[in-house]
Amino acid sequence: MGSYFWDSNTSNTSNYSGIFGPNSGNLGGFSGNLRGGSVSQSLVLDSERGEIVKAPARVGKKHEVSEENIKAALKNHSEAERRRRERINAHLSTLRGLVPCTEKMDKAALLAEVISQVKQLKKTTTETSEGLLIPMDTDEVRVESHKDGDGTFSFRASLCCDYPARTSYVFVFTSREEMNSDNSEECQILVNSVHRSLSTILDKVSAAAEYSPRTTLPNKRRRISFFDSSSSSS
Amino acid sequence: MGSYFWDSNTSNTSNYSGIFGPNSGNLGGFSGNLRGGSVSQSLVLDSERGEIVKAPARVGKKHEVSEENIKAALKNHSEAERRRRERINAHLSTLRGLVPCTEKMDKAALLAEVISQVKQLKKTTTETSEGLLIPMDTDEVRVESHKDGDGTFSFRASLCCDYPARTSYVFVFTSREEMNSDNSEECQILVNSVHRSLSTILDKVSAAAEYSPRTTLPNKRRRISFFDSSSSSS
DNA sequence: ACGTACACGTGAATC
DNA sequence: TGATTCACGTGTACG
Repeated sequence: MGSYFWDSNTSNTSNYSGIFGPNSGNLGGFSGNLRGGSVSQSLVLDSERGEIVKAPARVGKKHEVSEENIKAALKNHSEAERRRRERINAHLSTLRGLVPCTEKMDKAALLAEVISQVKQLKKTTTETSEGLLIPMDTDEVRVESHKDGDGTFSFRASLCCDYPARTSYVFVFTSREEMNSDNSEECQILVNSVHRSLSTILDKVSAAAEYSPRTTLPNKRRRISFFDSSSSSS
Repeated sequence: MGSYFWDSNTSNTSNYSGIFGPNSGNLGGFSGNLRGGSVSQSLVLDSERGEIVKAPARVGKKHEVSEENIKAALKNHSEAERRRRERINAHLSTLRGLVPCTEKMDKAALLAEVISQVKQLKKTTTETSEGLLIPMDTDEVRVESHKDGDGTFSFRASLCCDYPARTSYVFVFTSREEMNSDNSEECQILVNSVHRSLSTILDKVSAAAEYSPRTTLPNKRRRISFFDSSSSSS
């Protein structure tokens, strides 16, 4: 069951003619030629004898060339179909190597496990570091700094994106000790650097989400506006 | 090509008997009964006449019951096979809905896209939000500040938790302008406040992950140690 | 006209 | 032993 390419005798069809017998004549599938329609009617199967005879349509001159063409086309057809199956099974085998604990599963169970894996992987990627969810009305990076009442100092860096699900991440940094009030320019420097860093991170996350599949969101508003939000400092 | 369940006439096989003709008699596949082996030898095909005749083995009393059994088994077999195909195709359709831009792909291309998606999803989950992946051996919050070579100042706040999958989140804040070098105590204040804030956030995330389902991790090492890591400043 | 993709029914194998 | 899975060759539709 395990090996999908049985003994790698898939190079040609010579062995299968041996399986069904070289003269079993099971081109019987061609008897499915119902109502004798548009099948170029060169060969038909006499349903009482099971033999392939010439079609009574044409008295024409291409008799055995038609039969050889039929057999060649049939051989090409079966070989192409075998290649198609091999392609699909190779991908299935790759998926078996990719998803754990699927080595002994059949095809359907393997695919079920694959879709389960994809769903869970997507969930864990979208809920990455499940940030505090505070809805806002615009995409923005905002960094504010202000003095608290007791003389301590605090930053509030908020990052709002519309993917996934319009999530806001808010970081609040509060100093435990009070600062002298005459270094507002250094505070502004820190505010600007934090704003720039968060914008860069948001840029990368958005670029990564660009290749993420649609969940339930429409196509609009996928990109995020950078550097156009206020980095106000009170 | 698009609809995989053609016209949802897959409830039974009555229509297909119509397709191949009700009396086309294409049980010819049974002629593949090579060497008359262990196939319960009730029916064989005369290879010269292409007719199904009784097996010469038993003179016994189960003649037409054997033939009906054969036909019933064959019908059950084909129906079971059809159900198997439907199951597989249903999973494939689910995967089509799960992976974007695969609506018009054939099976092989769809599977190739699925394995590509799984690979990328796994990569992005392990490298969570492409935060620089720095494996650590303990859960910790670490905040470091140091001067760069050009006189600018940068913070490096790293947050390592064991859920999910021992991920490290690293934030690097870099100031664009240089600072005078005599305010190291204010830098220390900022470092401490950032460390405290990240520890608080990690606490909340951990509490939220408490109710999140386990993926493949054992139960050990779910809580995170706070305030015991170094907040060093160079 | 020819290749490609899919569903189908079948024989063999496994449990 | 009956049920289930798989590879196979084939018919059919489409570009």
